[in-house]
Amino acid sequence: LSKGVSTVTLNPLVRKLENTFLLTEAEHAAVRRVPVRVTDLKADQDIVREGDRPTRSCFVLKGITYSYKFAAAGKRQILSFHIAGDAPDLQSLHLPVLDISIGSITACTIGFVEHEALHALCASSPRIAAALWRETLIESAIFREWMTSIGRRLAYPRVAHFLCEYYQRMNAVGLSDGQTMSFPLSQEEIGDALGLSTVHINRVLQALRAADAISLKNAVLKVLDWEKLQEIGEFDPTYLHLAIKKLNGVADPPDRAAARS
Amino acid sequence: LSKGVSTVTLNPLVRKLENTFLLTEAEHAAVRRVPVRVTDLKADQDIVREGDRPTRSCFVLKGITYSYKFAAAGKRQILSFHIAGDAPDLQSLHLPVLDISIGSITACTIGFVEHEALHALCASSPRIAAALWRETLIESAIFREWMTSIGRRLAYPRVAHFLCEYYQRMNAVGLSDGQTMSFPLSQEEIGDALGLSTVHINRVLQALRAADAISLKNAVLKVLDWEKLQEIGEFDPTYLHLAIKKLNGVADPPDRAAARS
DNA sequence: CGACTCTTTGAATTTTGTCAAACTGAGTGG
DNA sequence: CCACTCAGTTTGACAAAATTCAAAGAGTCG
Repeated sequence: LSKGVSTVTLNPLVRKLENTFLLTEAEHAAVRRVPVRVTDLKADQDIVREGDRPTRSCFVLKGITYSYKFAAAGKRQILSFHIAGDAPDLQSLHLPVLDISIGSITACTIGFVEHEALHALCASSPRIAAALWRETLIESAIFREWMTSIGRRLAYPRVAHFLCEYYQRMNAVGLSDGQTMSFPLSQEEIGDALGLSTVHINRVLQALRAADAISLKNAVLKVLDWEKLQEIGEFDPTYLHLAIKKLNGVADPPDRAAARS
Repeated sequence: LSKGVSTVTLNPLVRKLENTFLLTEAEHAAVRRVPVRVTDLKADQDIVREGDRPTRSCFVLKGITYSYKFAAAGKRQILSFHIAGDAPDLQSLHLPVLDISIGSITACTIGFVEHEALHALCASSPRIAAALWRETLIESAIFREWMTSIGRRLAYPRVAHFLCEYYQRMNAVGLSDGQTMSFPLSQEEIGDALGLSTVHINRVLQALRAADAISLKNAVLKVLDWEKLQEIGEFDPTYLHLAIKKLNGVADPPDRAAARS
């Protein structure tokens, strides 16, 4: 575990916040002034645990983390995966007791920021406060879509839908070349995220490969037929609330144009 | 549809916000100053729909509403039920396009507040802003628990868990006498919320009645054996982030005590 | 009463899970 | 460099959970 304090490490987060509107110079400066403790983690390590009362929040700078809970009988439900720019436990800023555990899937670089500093940042800039609030609301929208998937989609569209979401999110932060991307999740982890058994995930993935929709090998996912994958997965990306710009080159949303003038 | 503008109608919301900390006189005044358009709705009516771009948020003052989405094949997933004090679409304050529809289960009284007024309220009082943010975070925590239920619990504990949550939430806002409460949800609605078929809900409810855990008839739910129901439902209320005081008469949480002195 | 929605019941079917074992590929230590 | 380990993937056979379909009963409201 190497640790250090840096002032320019929240760049992935800043880039993400600016999906909504450009930050002013002053706001940039305020974010840069926030003390961040950067930590490298190995794969498969817990960062925080259910029941903890953290005094800081973490930001994923590199790698993939996930949040999870256990139901009785030791069955694990994975609630989300986090990639660069995500803030897996921002909630702890306002909810003292954590209701989830967070761990690393891959080796990760995590930035820790004290709640105190985040509260001060929010007080100093209502727009940053709104942007952070907004991030938690998008996470919430993703939960809703997962609930719909787990509750009302059969295994085949369910897995396809998940892969669509993964692809879109990786794309949005520049971690995909438009077709190929790192996919370090085991079939057990996919199953625990989608409420399915490992064996069934295996069979469904084979079906998706047989349909020439994807290839997935050695932790590398290729989206071979994006149209088909979306169709199988009944996928409509509205719920991700991504900046339109990133997806199809359409003009800036109003907020962004306003921030410029 | 009767409509009107009132200044003291957000009381159920205020009572709920004060679960965390007492509002100051000035904050009370600020909330009282917010223009609220009060509307009565019949049962089974949509309030807003997926894809809408609302300019106001709604607050449930009386009755029960629910939010939902459709998966392909016309299958509906219910994502949450809202009771007095809940704000079903606060998210629209920061996410322009709604990713859910919201409708009434029973006849309802709804208070509508323009986003503009809410933004102003948040700007005027960071504590109120935090309290509203917190409400959306609690909703998020409930989503997580539902995901766990739908993904990893069998039907029997799943339904029991849901009833536990319902009981706790009704209790927390004084809509239960500790055992009996209104329960106007149809078995189809329960099924759509828990990712189960109506027929299966029916059979599970019979099992819960046979276990003498509950009685449920004519839209009245009685919790006959709370200990047993919790056990069957693998229920741990932490995720609801309720004020302790409401649950077992323990001393005030620190925030509340602090706000007094 | 009659229309309607909601609940209940039974039987057959589908989807998914469980168990157990074989296979694969990437390290690891002798 | 080669067995060896170990985690992850794949396969097959069987079992369990839940769905679907169809129809009958109950309760409610005009």
